[in-house]
Amino acid sequence: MSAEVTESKNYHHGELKAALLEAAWEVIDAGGLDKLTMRELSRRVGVSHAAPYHHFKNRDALLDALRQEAFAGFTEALADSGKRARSPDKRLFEMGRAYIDFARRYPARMGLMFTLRPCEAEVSETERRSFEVLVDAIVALQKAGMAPKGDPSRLALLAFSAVHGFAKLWAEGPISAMPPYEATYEKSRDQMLRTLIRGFMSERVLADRERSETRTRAGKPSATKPRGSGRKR
Amino acid sequence: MSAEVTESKNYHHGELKAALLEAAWEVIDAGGLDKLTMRELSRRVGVSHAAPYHHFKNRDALLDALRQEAFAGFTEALADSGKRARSPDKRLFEMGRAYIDFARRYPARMGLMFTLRPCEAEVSETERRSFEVLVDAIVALQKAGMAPKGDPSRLALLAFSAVHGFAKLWAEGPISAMPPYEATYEKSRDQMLRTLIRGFMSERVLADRERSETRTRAGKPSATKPRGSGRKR
DNA sequence: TTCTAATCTTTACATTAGAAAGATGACGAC
DNA sequence: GTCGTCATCTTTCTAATGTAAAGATTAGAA
Repeated sequence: MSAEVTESKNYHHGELKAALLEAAWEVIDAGGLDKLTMRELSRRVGVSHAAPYHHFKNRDALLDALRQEAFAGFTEALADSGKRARSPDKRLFEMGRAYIDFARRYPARMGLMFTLRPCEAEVSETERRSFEVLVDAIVALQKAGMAPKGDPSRLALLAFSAVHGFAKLWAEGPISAMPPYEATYEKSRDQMLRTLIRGFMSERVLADRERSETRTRAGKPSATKPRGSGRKR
Repeated sequence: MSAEVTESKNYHHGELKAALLEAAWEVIDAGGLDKLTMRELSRRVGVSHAAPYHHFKNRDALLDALRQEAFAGFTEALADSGKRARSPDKRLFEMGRAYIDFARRYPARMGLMFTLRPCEAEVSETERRSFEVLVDAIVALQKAGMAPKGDPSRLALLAFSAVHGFAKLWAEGPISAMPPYEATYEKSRDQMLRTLIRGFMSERVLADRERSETRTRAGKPSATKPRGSGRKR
């Protein structure tokens, strides 16, 4: 399908590595990781079944490369979505949407990204970034007075878990197969994100109230003071 | 390892199906789903490599059976954990812990349970139950006045997502490989669950406040004055 | 006891990952 | 130019897997 008719007779393909990666995405997004075999790729690209091994040591090495690409596109989608929002809460909302929609559109990529193979003990910087982007959004929410103060990673861990869990459940899990739920994907997604963010906002209110209750004698019910949470990071 | 020396010469194994399932769990829990092959099981049980096909139509059928067993044990663990708590919030907390710990102890089983194979379009009643148990816990929280009223599935969806996401991220995801996080598993787990439940409880407070604000326009001298949820500053 | 059907084995085939060694040709040194 | 050199690609081969087909064995019904 690649329309490489012109140079299909060349002994040297020239751009085999890129062609293999491209074909790999087609196979993965269509049929999942199980359908991804070295020989199938070789067939698609029109090359002998051993040729890929000159560009990837083995199948796991190919998966590693694909994982890097997937994470790059994923974090880019997250960052882009964050720019389309003006308020911190909207930004968090949009990022959550992007995360979940990405998982739904590319379920196999999610499995690739978030399932560590035995060989790859390392976690790349790109992967760390996708968590830090979320922490940044939480910090912005805190600065705007829409989330309780304190270590932002506490809130980020919940947000990350919730978004990731929803994404996984709907992308590959049984929920997507439960008829009553499948039809309400977008609604459920937005509702879940709203509940999450609303929880942050209301938790701040609760924290305020508790603080004012304990200190009410001091007679300073003014806006939230920085308190001792000055040292972050 | 099964110590079936006594009847190892028997042409008919007698309990091959059960033995296969038992061996399958050993393989899965030790090396993951990839290591689970029909022939490996046959070897372990001491039977020809085609024997399993008289009890399971193919590998997917075996995986289906294993998935049923896994879900049974999973929901049982969830239900048991809920009984060890007296207050509704503690109960939710304990259930979350059980969910996450199960995923950490048996990561491969989680993948088996929550990743639909193409063949299995159906969702068993057992799987539905594991979600309903959570909804029940949320309803109890509402009845105790510790969560906002309304459709419990709204809160349950967030709770389910958060717990599932955390479980997945730490069981098989990259987070478990990030050194700073790996060491703080239990702390992070409990913190996340507390943040989640605390969010429900404080959201109820916020709902109360909003209700009283809209009904009594006269102004309530409540302690919290800074309604900073508008534009920043 | 004999028959039948379930269970297990043997044999066979297609597909996969990967190793090993040979073929090809692009490109720089002469 | 021609002549190596070396990365790239092909051929060939081995071992493992899933699974189909047909034969062997035996438990239990008739």
